[in-house]
Amino acid sequence: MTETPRKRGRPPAYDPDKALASARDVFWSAGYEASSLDELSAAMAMNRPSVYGAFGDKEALYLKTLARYRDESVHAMRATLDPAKSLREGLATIYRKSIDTYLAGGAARGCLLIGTATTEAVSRAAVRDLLRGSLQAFDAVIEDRLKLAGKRGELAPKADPKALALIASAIMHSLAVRARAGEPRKELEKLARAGVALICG
Amino acid sequence: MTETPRKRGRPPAYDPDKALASARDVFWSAGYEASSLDELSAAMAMNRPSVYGAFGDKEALYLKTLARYRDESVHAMRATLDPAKSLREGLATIYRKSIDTYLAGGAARGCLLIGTATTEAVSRAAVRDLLRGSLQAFDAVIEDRLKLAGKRGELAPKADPKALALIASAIMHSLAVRARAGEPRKELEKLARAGVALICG
DNA sequence: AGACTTTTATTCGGAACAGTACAAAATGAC
DNA sequence: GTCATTTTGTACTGTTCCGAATAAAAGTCT
Repeated sequence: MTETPRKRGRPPAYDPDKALASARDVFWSAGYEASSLDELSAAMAMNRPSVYGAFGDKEALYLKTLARYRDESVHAMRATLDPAKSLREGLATIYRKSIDTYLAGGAARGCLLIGTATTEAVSRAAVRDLLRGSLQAFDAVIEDRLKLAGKRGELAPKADPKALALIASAIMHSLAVRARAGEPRKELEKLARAGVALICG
Repeated sequence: MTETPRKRGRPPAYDPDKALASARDVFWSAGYEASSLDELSAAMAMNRPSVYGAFGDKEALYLKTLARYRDESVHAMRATLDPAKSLREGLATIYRKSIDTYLAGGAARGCLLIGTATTEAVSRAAVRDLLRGSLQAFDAVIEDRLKLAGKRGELAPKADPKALALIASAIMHSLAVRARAGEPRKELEKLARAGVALICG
């Protein structure tokens, strides 16, 4: 690897990755508007000026947390939909993992993007574009796997993989909304089962 | 009707229904946190103290707009799913009307509940309960119609009406999220068509 | 050792915010 | 006409907010 070039001035006292993860958690619970920079900087173990220096203003910080969340989620989803496993197993696992994430911790937070970025999407074009792009990225991962399933005969002969991919995504969106609305795990699992059954025939 | 009892003091200068509708529009675009009482009272054509007197504090006002939106939406949905029309027609009309509402005006606002209340649901129990109750109310309307469809033979023989109702609701949720994310009408219509086709066989 | 560079920590300023107090205005009751 | 009652409109209070300005601290480079 490249040996450490060891920068010039005083070394940062914070871990950028951990700081971003902490900021993400604050946004995830409270949403964008209700998250103050005081709360954020406290959670990130950074002073306010350091936050500005490292991530920019509040909206830039929010966008960075959203982008990282999107990247990690897309990556995890693609890995879970591994073509080596059956579509039924992959889809069921995706839904199970999502429910676990959406209900993690004390308060059910749902999905960071659907649960918080949706509100800001109307007034903030940058958030709207990132949100739309993220939804499309998730759609693409699912559609790829369903097209493969179509070729392999994992779907009903008359089924349209692209249409089924939209349904599969819709179920994810509904899980995210319902989790944040406080629906119990049992209800979410019912929806997930109904989705897997319908899509995998 | 009851003749006007004409109350004692100075008559109010505002129309409570119109004021609530105006408040709803402000919340719908900006969300709860970003809507200031200055903006709200200006849109409602009321002074701030009058708003407090008539509707209580900001959260009470928000809850009132949500409750009215829920009631109107549930009523409209039930009327559209008229058993005199076919399930296919009713469902397609629901989705079409929803898309129209979600894209109305210049900026695509999606659904008031899913687009704004979802964010507040984690930190505000009253909002969370109202949101969950609203989702269940929508579910119930759809489930009633699908159960009827099952008895009438409008569904595939092996189909589970309750499971299909969850899918039909999920498609509504996805439409709401995608509209607010800025997806074009064509994409939303694709999802709606896929849903109707899948549910009505 | 001393100059330079970058981050940290404290502090400040100006704006916006939610909610309230109080007097003026507009009505009904008598 | 006068009093009681309710709403209106203005002004105020204390807090919170975002962002920046400033100086001390902790390193590297020459």
